[in-house]
Amino acid sequence: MTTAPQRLLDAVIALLVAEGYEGVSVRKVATRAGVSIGAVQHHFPTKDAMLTAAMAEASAAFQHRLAARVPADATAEQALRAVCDELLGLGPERRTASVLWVARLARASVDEPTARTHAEEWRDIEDLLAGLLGATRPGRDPSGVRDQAGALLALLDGLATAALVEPDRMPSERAERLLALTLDRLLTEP
Amino acid sequence: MTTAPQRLLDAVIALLVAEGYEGVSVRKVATRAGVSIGAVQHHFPTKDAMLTAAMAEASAAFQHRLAARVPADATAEQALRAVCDELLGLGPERRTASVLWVARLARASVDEPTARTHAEEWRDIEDLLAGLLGATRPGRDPSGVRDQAGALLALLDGLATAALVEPDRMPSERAERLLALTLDRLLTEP
Amino acid sequence: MTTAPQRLLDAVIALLVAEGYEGVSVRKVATRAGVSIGAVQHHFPTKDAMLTAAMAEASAAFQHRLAARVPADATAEQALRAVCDELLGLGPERRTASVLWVARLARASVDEPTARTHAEEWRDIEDLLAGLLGATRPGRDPSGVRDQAGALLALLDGLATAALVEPDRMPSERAERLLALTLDRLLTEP
Amino acid sequence: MTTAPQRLLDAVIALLVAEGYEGVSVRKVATRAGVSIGAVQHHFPTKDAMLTAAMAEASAAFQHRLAARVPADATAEQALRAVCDELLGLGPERRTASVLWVARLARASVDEPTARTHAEEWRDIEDLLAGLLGATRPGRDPSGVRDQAGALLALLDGLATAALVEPDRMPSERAERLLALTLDRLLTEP
DNA sequence: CATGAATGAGAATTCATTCAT
DNA sequence: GATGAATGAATTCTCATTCAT
Repeated sequence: MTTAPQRLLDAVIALLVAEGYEGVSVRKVATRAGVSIGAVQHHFPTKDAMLTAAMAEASAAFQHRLAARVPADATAEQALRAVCDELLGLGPERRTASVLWVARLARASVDEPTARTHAEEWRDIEDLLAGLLGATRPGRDPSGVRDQAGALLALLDGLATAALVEPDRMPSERAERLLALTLDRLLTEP
Repeated sequence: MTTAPQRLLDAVIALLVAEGYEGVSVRKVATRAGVSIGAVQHHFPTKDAMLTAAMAEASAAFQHRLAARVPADATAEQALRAVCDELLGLGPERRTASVLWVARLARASVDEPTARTHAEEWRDIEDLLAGLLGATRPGRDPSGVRDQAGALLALLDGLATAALVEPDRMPSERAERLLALTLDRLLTEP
Repeated sequence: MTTAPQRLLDAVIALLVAEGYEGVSVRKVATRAGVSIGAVQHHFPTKDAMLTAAMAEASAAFQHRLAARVPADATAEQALRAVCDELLGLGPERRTASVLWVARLARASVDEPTARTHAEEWRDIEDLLAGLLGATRPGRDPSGVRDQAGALLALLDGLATAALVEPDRMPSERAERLLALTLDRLLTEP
Repeated sequence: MTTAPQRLLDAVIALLVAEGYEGVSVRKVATRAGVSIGAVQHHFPTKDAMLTAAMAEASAAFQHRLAARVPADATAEQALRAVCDELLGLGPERRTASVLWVARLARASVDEPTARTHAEEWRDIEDLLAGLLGATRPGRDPSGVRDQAGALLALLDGLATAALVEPDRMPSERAERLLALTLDRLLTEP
C-alpha cells in the first residue's frame, strides 16, 4: 500500500511535468491524488513545502538511478558512458526527470534557495564525471580533466534540453551520436 | 520618447526577470509602468497577448544583437567567436536575455506553441553557427560541420545556464575558457 | 446617493457592533453591503485597511459630536456637563460609539498601533476636560485641575463600560446620578 | 507537577494576553503547550469549552488574590486600600488580569452569556467595596455608601484601563496618586 | 488517554477580465 | 484612448471538528 504522502508527491510531480511550475496548485494536487484539500495541507503545511518535498524526492530518485549506473564491477569507461547516457535523459521514462530539471533551472534563475540546491547537485555531478574521466586515463593532468568534465557536463545539459524541447532539430539518435563523438575523442586523445 | 506600449513591455520583461513567469500579473505591470490597470489592458487585451508581445520584443532584440555581431567586414572566425560570446550571455546586461531564455525553455517543455517558437529560433542559430563554421574551413564535410555546430550550440547552452545559475561552479572566466578551448580545437583540427 | 465606500464602512461598523471584532469578515461586509467580495477589496485592499478606515470614520463622527457639545455661547459649566454626558455614551443611539470604544480598547491592549491611536484621542479628551474644568473656576491650581480631569475621565470611562455591559448594576439613571454627584462636588468645592 | 489541563490553560491564557481573543486557536494552544492537537481536544472537546475554562481559571485566581487582600486581622481601611490596589492591576504580573478583563469586557458588549458572567463578578466586587467602605465609617447612610462604592469601582476600572493601554498619559504613579486622592477624600469627609 | 489523519468550511487575498463612463 | 469600478473565480492557508487507531 502506498503511503498517503507518497501519493501526494506523485501527484505533484505528475502535475509539474504536465503543466509546469505554475500549473501546480494545492487544489489540483488534492483532486489528482483523490484526497481533500485539507489532507494535502495536513502533510505539507505550505505549498512551498510540498513543492520542495516533491523536488527532493525526484532528485533522490535521480541520484539513485545515477549511482546504479556505476556498479562496482564496471570499468571507468563503461561507467562514464552509462552516466552520460542517464544525464542525456532520453526516452519517455526519463522525460520526467528532464522536465523537472528544466523547471528547476528556470526557478533557480529567479529564486536563490532553489539555485543553491541545484548548484549542490550539479557540483556533485561534475565531480562524478571528473572522477570517471580521470579513472579512464590515470596520470592525466587533473586540471585538464576538470576542464573536460565541465565542458562535458555543459554539452550534456545542452543536448538534454535540445532533445527535450526540440525533437525535430535534436532527435534522440542525433543527441546520442553527438555525445558519442565527444566521448570517443575524450577517451582516445593523446 | 518611449511610446506607452514600450514602457509596458519593459515592465513586463523586468518583472519576468525579477520574479519569473508566475510573478507577472497585469496588476504588477500596471504598477511598475506607472499606469492604470485599465491602460495595460487597453494595449494588450489579454495577459497572454501581453506576455507574447514581451517575449517577441526580447527575442527581436536578441536577434538584432546577434546580427550586429556578424558585420560584413569580419572574417568568419571573428564572427564565429563574437556570436559564441553573445550566446554565452555573460555580463549583467545580457543576464536578462539568459533568464528569459531559461524561462521560455521551461515553458516550452510543457507548452507546444512555445516549443515551436523556441525551436524555430534555435534552428536558425544552429544554421548560423554551421554557416560560420563552414566558412572558416571551406571544403570540409558538410555533415561533419553540421555535427560540430550542433555540439557547439549544446555546449554554449549548457555553459550559459551554468554561468547563470551556478556562478560558483561556472564563473564567467571558466565559461569563457571552456568555450575558447573548444573553439580553438574546432578551428585547428585537421 | 450614498457613495459605495460609505456603504461599506456602514456595514463594517454595523457588524463590529453586532458581533465584535472577530465577527467582521470581508465576506460578511460584502453580503451586508450588497456587493461582491471583490468590490469590497477594490475599495479597501486589505481587511486591516477596511477596519482602520471604519474606526477612523467612527472616531471622526464621535469627535464631531463632542465638538458640537461645546458651542461658542455656552458657559464652561454647561459645556462640561454636556461633554461628560456625551462621554457617558448612554442611550441606544450612542451605544454604537460605546461598543466600538470597548472593542478598540481590547485591541489596543494587544496591538501597539491601535494603542497609539487610542492614546492620542484620549489625551485630547483629557485636555478638553481639563480646559473646561479650569474655565469653570479660573485661578485654580493647574496641576490640581489636571488631576481632577484625569480622575473625571477615568470615572466616565468606568461608568460608560458599566452602563454598557451591566445595565442591571449600572442603569442609566444611576450612571447619571453618580456623574452628577462628582460634577457637583468638582464645581462647588473650595 | 503541573497537571496536563493546567499546562493547557496556561497556554490559552498566555495566547489570550499576547494576541487577544482572535489570536487563540486550538492549534496554537497545542503548539505552545507542547502537546498534540488531539490532546487539547481530549481535555476540552470544543474551543469554546477551552476558552470558558481558561477564563474561569483566571477569574478564580483573581478572586483568590482579592480575598487574600482582606485578611481577618486587617482594619477596614487597610483592606479597602489593598483591594483597590489589586483592582488597579498595576505591575507586570497583574497585567495579565487586566488584559483578560478588557478582553472579556469587549466580548461582553456583544455576547450575552459573557455579559452575565462579567456582571456577576462585578456586582460582587461592588458589594465588597461597599462593605469595606461602610466598615470604615460605621453608621453612615447605606445608600450614600452604595453610591460611593459604585463611583469608586468606576474610577478604578477607568484608571486600570488607562494605565493598561495609555502608559504615557496614565503612568502607574499617576494612577496610584489619583486613587489615593479619592480614597483620602472618602475616608475623611464628614 | 493520546495521537494524527482527514475533512470541509471559511479566512484573506490576488487575479484576469468586463463594462460603463 | 483611457480610467476605475465591479465581478467572480481561484489562490494559499487556517480553522475547529470528527474519527479510527
